[in-house]
Amino acid sequence: MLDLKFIRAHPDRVAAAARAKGVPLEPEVILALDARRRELLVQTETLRNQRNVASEDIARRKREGQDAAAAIREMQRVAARIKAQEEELAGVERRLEELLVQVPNLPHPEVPLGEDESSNQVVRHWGTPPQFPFAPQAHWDLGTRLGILDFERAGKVTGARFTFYRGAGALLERALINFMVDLHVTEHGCTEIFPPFLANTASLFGTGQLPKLREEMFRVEGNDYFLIPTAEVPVTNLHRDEILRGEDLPLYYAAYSACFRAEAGAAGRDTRGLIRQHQFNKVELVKFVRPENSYRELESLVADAAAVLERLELPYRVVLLCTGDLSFASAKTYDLEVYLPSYQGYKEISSCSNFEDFQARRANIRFRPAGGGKAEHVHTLNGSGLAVGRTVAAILENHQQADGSVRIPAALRPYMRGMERIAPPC
RNA sequence: GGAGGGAUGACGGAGCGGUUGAACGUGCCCGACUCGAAAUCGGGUAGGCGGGCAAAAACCCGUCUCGUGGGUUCAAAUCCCACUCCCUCCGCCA
Repeated sequence: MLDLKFIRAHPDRVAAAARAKGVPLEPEVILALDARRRELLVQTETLRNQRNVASEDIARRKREGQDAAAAIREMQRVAARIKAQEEELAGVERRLEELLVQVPNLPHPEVPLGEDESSNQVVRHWGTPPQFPFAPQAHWDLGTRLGILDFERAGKVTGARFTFYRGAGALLERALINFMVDLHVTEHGCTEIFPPFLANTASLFGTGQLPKLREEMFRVEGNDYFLIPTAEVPVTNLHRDEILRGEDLPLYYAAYSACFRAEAGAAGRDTRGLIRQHQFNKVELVKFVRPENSYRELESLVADAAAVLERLELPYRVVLLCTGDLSFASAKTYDLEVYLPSYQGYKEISSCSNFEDFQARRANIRFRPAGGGKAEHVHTLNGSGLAVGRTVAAILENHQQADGSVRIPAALRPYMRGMERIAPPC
């Protein structure tokens, strides 16, 4: 959420930013409602003041044993007017709030202007895509032949876009989760969090999934719970409505969670394999930082996520998203894209964003500077470190061998009971 | 699921219709004492919104906020209703 005062002062910039993100927006409507609200507010407050002054007078008279009946009768009329004013004001505020929460965050000035991913900028590459002296298999074929992924039975038991992991496949998934969390905790200074996998509407509103992405989520019937689409939601909301101590910043968290996405509107995209599932595992990094450090923190967040790919010997590239590809809440986002032979190209495996104070304002997360002073909104960042299912796909495809086996990268072996390869059944 | 108790500022904790935006304590900040620190003493210390106000800050004024939402009343932290969350006991349960 943007500061209403900022919108008031720079409606043109807000409109331009929204346009760049592809969000239709009429700041004039917001400004008109805002003006009306202030007008009503002044009237209402004047009446309230009249009431408060009179109440004190009534209290004094009663204390002194004087008659207050006339004043009370007068105030009954004022009270009725206040009530009517307050109702009108509440209506205007409701409409204003409704529009305000739909205003997207402003892109950072360095973000390239563009409508879609074709305007994204490749920032750097790491590693080289493997050259196979044989016809490489896609991970869905490879995994099925190895007996470690079972898409068919998952379709029977649950439905499309679900998977059973089996044997070494299940172990690989679990090993990756532990490897990633350990790396972030022991080398990147994160505190490990294991969050709830359901969150309420206030939390989803705080991180910006609501109101816009309601259709993207699974809702639990009969209560106020949604399955989380990412651990970003519970972990960022950990500090909702809190004032943090300035000396405690920055806070770094690493959280494993399952993630659930309805993938409405993605019909026909990535229908095979692990790439686009309704349920997938992810290790998420979340940072709460001082505003002046947030862009430096974004760079180190990208480095932390990239470290996982490097240890797993997976070639990747870093992409700076253009305005049109930037999410609603983000000011600047780098995607990490891993090379996938089956796509003959790079596929997103991590998304690292700086939200500046956009989420902090929605979720009311502030800090008090050391030495006292006014509480300020923190800046929040998060990034995948990494999406686990896509990492499994990348390992299977990039480390596959001519005989149909898959080499386990050395860094992962301690988490796989020393296993060096996953071999096909005899 | 049944019975009861509770939710107040950064934190602990009073208040239970009318100078209570809120005693007291802790923490934090400023000052005094000290070579310096501790201890002690003095003072200060909520947030949102709006107006003065013109770009920001400071300041002044008003208003709202004592879990959330409604109600009663001239007036609500205080009374009533609903909801949420927490705690204790019983039952059930991984």
